[in-house]
Order: sequence, then C-alpha cells, then structure tokens
Amino acid sequence: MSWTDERIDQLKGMWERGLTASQIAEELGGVSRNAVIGKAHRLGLQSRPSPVKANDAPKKAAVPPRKPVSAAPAAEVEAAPRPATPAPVAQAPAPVRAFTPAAAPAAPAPVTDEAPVVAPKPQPRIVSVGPGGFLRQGPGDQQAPIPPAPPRRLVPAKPSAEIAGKTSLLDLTERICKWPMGHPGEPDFHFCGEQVNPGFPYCVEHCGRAYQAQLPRGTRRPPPPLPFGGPRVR
DNA sequence: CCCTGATTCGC
DNA sequence: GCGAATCAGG
Repeated sequence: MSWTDERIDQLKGMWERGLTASQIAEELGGVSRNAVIGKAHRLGLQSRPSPVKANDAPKKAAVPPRKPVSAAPAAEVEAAPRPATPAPVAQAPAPVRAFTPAAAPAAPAPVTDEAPVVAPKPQPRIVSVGPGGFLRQGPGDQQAPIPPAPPRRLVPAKPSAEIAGKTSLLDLTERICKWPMGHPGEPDFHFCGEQVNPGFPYCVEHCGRAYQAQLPRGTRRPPPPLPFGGPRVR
C-alpha cells in the first residue's frame, strides 16, 4: 500500500485524535505500526506522549547510534527551540468574566512590553449567555478562544450489559480466539476470547472444531445413506 | 510477556 | 520517502 493523499489525511486525523499507531495501522490496513509512526514523523505530526521519551531534558543520549557511521560533531549548538504553539500573547480570558461577574475588571490584554500603552478604558463588555451556556457573540466581538481539545483516546462504548465482560469484535487481536459465540445481531453475540492456538485464529478447542482431520483420498468413508434412498436420479 | 512511540538506516 | 529493526519505558 502506498500513502495516497486520502490515507495521509486519515492518518493525520487519527493521529491527532489520539489513536495509537497500532490502531491507525489496523484501520488503514496494509501498513505496519512502524510505517504509521514513520510516516507521522515525516509528516511532522509529532510529539505525542511517548512512554519512552521523557518530556524533560534528555541529559543522556536517548538512543545512541547503534552503527555510528559518521562521528557527529558534538559541539553543535542547538538552535532556538520553536514553541509548539504560538505564545498566546493577548489571550485575555474573556469568557471568564461572564461566569465571574463580580471580579474586578482585569487588564484585558496583559501586554508585556514597556511601551507606554494608554490602556483604553476597559469598557465592560456585555456578554449574554444563551441556552446551554454558550456565550452570545456581538457583532464586533472576536471569536472566543476555543479551548484546545485534550488528547483523548477513542474508547468503544459499552453497548449493553449482556456483552459486559464478553469478548467483542473490538477486543479481537492476533492472539484472541475469534470463534463466534451465538449469532451476529443477537444482543449477547461475542467471541470466544480464549488464548489462541499459536498460528491459528482459534483456541485449541475451537481449532478442533474448525479443522477436522481429513482422511487420505481413497480411504474416505462413503457418504452416509440419505433417507429414502436419496434424491431421485434420472 | 504485552503494549507504546522514537530513532536509525538500508533500500 | 518508506518501513523493518531496534531501542527503551510502562
């Protein structure tokens, strides 16, 4: 499989929504987890909480090159680190005022420079709250800052109590027995969920059901006689 | 063992 | 550019 624009878009979306690389790889199909991670990095989608990478100063070399083909110049001065998100210079917490009307009028924009900015009179903005708690926006108002969505992992909703504790379709992995229990559509339809017989999609017990030993040709039993002599043959 | 993301490097 | 191999932490 190749990285078409569509697949790249899917990758971006899932990566940003917090799906793991494995999940994304499964979803896309035809690519490995490593491929997804590699592509994500090449795309510049980067930096998700990694279990390995400490978020703070990497004092030690994280991964010393296994095959140091070229000696790296050690005296490299790191360039100025680019902040991941532009500094929220004038991110005045406007909506807060709506919820804490008693608070004194805070400085609307905490400008940090020393220029003698003549603070315009902090005229009290009238903010009305609509049903559901959203803030009504006046014609001149700027869009309220959208709070960044925290990274979240999609968790399959548990649909019913009958299935609680059972192996659902979403629980299936390479090493989970996929023998169906019940029938699709029924409320308690699930899968066996036992440890798989290595190399097979089912556990040992269900392998015995799925794969019946076949006698060599010539030694097969004749088919059992059908009732009433079987279908009529002219 | 399983999982995770990061990184390297041959292709 | 791609991704398997590898590393390393949970």
